[in-house]
Amino acid sequence: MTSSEQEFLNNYHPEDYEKPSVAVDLLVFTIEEAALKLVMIRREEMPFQNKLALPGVFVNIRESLEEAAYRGIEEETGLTDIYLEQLYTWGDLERDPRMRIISVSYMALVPIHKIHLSKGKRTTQVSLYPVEELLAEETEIAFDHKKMIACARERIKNKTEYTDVAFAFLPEEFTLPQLQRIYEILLGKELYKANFRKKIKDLVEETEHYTTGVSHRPSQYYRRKGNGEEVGKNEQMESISESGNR
Amino acid sequence: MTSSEQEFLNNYHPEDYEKPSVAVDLLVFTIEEAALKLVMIRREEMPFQNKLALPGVFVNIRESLEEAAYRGIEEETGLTDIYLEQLYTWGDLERDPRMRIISVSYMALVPIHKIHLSKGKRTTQVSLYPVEELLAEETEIAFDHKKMIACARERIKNKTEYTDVAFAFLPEEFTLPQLQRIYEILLGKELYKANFRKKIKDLVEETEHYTTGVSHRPSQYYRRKGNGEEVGKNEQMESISESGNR
DNA sequence: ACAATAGTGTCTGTGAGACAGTATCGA
DNA sequence: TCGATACTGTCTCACAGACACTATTGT
Repeated sequence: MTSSEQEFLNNYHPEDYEKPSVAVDLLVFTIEEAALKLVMIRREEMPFQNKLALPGVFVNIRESLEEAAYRGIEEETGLTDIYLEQLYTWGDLERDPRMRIISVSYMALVPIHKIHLSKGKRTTQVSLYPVEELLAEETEIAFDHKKMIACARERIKNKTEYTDVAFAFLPEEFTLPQLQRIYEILLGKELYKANFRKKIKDLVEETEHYTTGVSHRPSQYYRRKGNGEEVGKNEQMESISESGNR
Repeated sequence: MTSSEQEFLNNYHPEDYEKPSVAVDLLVFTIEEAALKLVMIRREEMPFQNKLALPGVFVNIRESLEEAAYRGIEEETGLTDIYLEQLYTWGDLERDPRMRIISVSYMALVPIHKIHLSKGKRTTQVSLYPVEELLAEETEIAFDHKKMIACARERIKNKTEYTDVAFAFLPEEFTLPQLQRIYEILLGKELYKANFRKKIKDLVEETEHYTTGVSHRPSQYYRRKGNGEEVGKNEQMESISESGNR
């Protein structure tokens, strides 16, 4: 802050100035039926009435951005304890026709078995939609949320290549074919079994369990190898360095 | 936004609620004397009096975040037309002891020959400091700005590995030893000449010029090969996907 | 036996890393 | 000629990609 801002601040009374509102918009991703899906709500009011939009909440003066994001996700979906990551902050003037809102987008990655949309406190229509559909040319999405979705989709793809994010979509124990399917969906391309296994072999460890009742060779269950930190807890500013489109 | 937020919004009058203030904090990087340096100001007021801080401005209700960032950078340093990228948004409650401020950090990468700190409109003490020093354990920095610096430093390192950001620190024409030096400073390690050249050969094209007056073999000047878009213009949400710590 | 999926062995090409060698200037 | 830096050729090793092969279940 410059010294003139400093002076400004010393005589500063919030009431005197018009401030933008600050919100968080939430991108809760999961994988269901071999598709990457997103929690969306159907808007009931103008503007963008009946259009799909991302869930979001305003940031309370007494909560951090991350707290607001967790609160919003719990209110909409009942989820707690999940992988959460800040993505980008959207501040264009015309993002919302009613008023100036600056919105910080957060992305959550959740295994489908943890999602019970009915558990949210809200009565709004909340459901899962395939990201592919949401991004389609002809699909209309409220506000600048389509851009947010495109942005998050890209980010997931990139992070899949150099981190463990894929595990966030699976339960504790999983088979390698399951894991590979997750990677394929996130990357949008098929992988070779043998090569895939070589690549991730250090990230997982065997269990004693096998799939049963399948009419072919059963598959062994694995779990993540305890390489220190878990996927599922936010790490500060993690989005940053990293990240970047290639 | 949920329908209940929708209702909320319909009865919403800004005066009724306390909103956080929104600012942008600016990380203007350059390379000088074989060191990565940052434009910092010396605070003249409490809190953090006499401590170093990042330059920053409040976001006006009628300007976008990016516009605010460009405005701030021009006011402090006189720079215009530069590489700019959003990094992260900091929203903890206690970031500023005086009031709730949410701050969006932006990073600019500038060749040293373009920087003339005197050209800023502000009278504040503005100068360049080596990032190494700023990040040192014993250096005190105002607010949470040290975290911002650490974060940006990491991001630059990562982006250097898979993008062209290094070019942002150089003039139009440059020699390959110069370019290599930039990479070495950004990555924090020495590189092998031959390997480096193999890696970047597709990114550059020769010019006719050579260095002169050096008491050893002269070095040929190169320029960036016109691979479409330039480094120096912001690309939307570029920070996101990619990015990420490894 | 066969369909179906799980899981493994191995060849090949590419590219990073390491190092040794040659080139061209001023003094 | 020498010191200094620019620039190039090439070996090695690790790893991604591609493909062929073996293994184990239910019917």
